[in-house]
Amino acid sequence: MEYNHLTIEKKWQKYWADNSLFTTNENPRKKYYDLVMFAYPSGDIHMGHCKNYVIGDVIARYKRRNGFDVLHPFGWDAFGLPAENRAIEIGLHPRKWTLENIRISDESLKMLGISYDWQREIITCLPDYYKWTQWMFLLMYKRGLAYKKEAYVNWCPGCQTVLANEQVIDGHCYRSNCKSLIERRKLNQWFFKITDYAERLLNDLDKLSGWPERVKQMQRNWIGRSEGTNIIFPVKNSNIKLEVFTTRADTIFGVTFISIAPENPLLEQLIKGSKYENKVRAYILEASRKSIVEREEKEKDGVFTGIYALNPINGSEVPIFVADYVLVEYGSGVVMGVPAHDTRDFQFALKYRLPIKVVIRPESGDIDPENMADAFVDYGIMINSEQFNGLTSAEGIKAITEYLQNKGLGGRAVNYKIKDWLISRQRYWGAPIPIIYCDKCGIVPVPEGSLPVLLPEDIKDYIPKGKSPLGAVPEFINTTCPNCSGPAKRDPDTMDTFVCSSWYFLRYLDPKNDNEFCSKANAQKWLPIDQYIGGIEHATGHLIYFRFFTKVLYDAGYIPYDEPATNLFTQGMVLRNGEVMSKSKGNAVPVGPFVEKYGADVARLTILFAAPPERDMEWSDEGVTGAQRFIDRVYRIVMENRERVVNKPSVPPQNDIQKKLYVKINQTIVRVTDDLENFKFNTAIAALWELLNELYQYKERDEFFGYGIYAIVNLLSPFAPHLADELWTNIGNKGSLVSADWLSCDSDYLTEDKMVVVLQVNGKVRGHIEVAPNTDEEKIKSFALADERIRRHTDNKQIKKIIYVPGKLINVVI
RNA sequence: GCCGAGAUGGCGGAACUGGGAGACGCGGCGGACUCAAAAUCCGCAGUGCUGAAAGGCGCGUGGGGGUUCAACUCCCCCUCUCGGCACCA
Repeated sequence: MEYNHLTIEKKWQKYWADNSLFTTNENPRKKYYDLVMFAYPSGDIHMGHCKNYVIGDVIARYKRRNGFDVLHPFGWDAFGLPAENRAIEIGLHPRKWTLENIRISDESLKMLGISYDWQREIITCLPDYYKWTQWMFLLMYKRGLAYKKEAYVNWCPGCQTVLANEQVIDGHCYRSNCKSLIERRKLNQWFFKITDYAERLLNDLDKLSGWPERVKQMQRNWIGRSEGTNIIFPVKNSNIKLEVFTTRADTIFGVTFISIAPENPLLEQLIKGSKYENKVRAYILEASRKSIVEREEKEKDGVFTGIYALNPINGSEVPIFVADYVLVEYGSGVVMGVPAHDTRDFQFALKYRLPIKVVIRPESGDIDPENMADAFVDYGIMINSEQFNGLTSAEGIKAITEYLQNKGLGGRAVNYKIKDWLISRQRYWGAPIPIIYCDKCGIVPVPEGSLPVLLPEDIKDYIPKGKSPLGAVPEFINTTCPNCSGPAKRDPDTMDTFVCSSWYFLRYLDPKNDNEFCSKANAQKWLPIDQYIGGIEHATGHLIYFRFFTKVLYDAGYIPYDEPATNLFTQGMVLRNGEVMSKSKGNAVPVGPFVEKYGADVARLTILFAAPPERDMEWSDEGVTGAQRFIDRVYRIVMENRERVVNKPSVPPQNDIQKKLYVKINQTIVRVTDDLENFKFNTAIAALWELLNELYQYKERDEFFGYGIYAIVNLLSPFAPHLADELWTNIGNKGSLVSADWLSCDSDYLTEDKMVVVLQVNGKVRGHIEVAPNTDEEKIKSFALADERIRRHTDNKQIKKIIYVPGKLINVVI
């Protein structure tokens, strides 16, 4: 009896669609929002993409069967560089290319039998979606969270656009087929003020008990909160004051120089007319030409400004340097140099022969200032620090900070590594920034009623040249001021696609709403996301951004929760031949041909069984063989015995053989259920496989056998839904398992009547005995001591004690 | 440098809260069916020694120490792999 996946899978996909089984209940009683990260339409989808969707689908199908009203939507993150670059390569409009890919990919997902509510599909590059992306921008603007500033930004020469900090990895472009060395450019760009939310984004991580610790830790690192002290160093013979941030106020007596970032705006007035003005300007220019990576890799250097600052604690004069290892965007862009207690300052001091003054000694021992090989950076005891001598570092930090604060020369400060989110992109394929520049009125937001600002489709040249292509489209760029009706120009940039993806989960709740991004009623109904599933690579990008958006929308009163997702699951990647599956590497297994050859259920089982879902998995042909064999075996045994299936045994087991099978069935129900609750799909399938093997061994064709068949079919539906439904009707049921109640176990039969007790001597297994479940301890001990296998090791030895673990084992210690 | 995760047969992986290591699968070997092969079904299998066999004894979860009657699991040290952060003052 052959399982014909082609006709059977198509048949059930049609049945599910015709009967709207995945259509979301508009008025959920017991809601469950199951969300997989939406996708980039990057060409034909392959098995590497599918793991995410298969995991999400298992959950959706399992939850439906447990009485939940499941919202399980899908959509496309359709704007952005990859689509645009591909389109340029093959000379097709990005819109055409994108929509065509979406069409093909939708087909692939449908072939896999993923149970999406397709009526809620969203596509971010369509005006009815990006209208609301633009609305989000305006909301940020209204709330003072979108601002434009001239700043040093990351410029990707490959993509010919600026990038957000989150999109720079080790100084290179984050896009895997770009990876260009990032340059620094000073440009006037739009930012979202995510730093205003740094504290909440950090603190609220503690609320997210359903998120992996790893992701939370990565976000903590990324936000990078650092507590310390701000200290004001007045400049000698000037009224300029330099503020520095330090976490080591206890080392203030060891300051022997000050360094300023070359980009620091204070420099201009500081050096004007100074002795070394020209040298300093040359250094600044040189620094500006270097990439971030170059600046990091070279030896630390700088140039003396000829100016001195005064240490506020003791008035000592210290030289001011310009040095490009100081980051303008962190702290105040000025640091105090303490060579004795900071590795970088130490190197710098050696190079420029600056004094090294030891002010902290180890708790035990001393430091010889003459023979220091490197800085002493640990906490210790303050020395050479006047009235503060003898304090520990921790005490000293507190004392110095208080001292400075009382004198108005500084105070406590907190700094974050996270930077404001640069969202302008000099590219065509994105949502236009809804801002108008008027000579008279300045920056004017597009009125909400005029949204969307349509992205012109008819554009001759969208190839990036470092300037926004939209700037060269007169019909787009020229407009009138909404305020004064005078001539004005639109912002030529588009938004980072991560803006589009920061709020998409809300649009699914109300995808056709023309008046709001989502009605308050629907937000109330469905939020928060009960289970979010996606790749770990989004830990410090999307997963921070969408939390940020959620908080802003919450603050503005649009949604009732300030965290978007209760539970997060990060799935591992699919590898093939040791490398991430991808079309460009040539190791991709495309969905369409695979499903035609083997079937969707084989694909699903292969993915689910190979490894725990959170771990990377190697796609192997052997895994496919196993999945295929499993399906054939199930199909065969069910079809051959379909007349004998019962949905419940009519009598209790009559003998040990029946009881053994019945217990196994009940145990399997429990195991599969527990495993589904805990994302352990590989062991859930293993449990089903064990039961299947047991049924193959079972010789009688009684009710218990029939019930075993029933159980396998029933429990299989989240994993292999087509096969399960096909067999479900073949064993005499109507319709589909999609919304049938999940199978529950008979808890009276979860264990057998006898228990096996392991016999150990000194912790080594020497045998087992079978006893009745309620045998008391003394009896078991006497059985054990009488056992030949034990006696062999205990004869002529002294027994020290006997340990009995109830129902488990007995250990004789000699 | 800091933070995090991990290392188990030939391979993917299992093992509750410290209690029989290696479930389940793949591959392998043997058998049945077949003229034969494939498919299927049944069986074997961590490894060394020993035994005709049943079995017995030892060794075994990256390495070394420790706690314990008992350690893949807990503690200390080390090696390696992967991931994140990193000139952050």
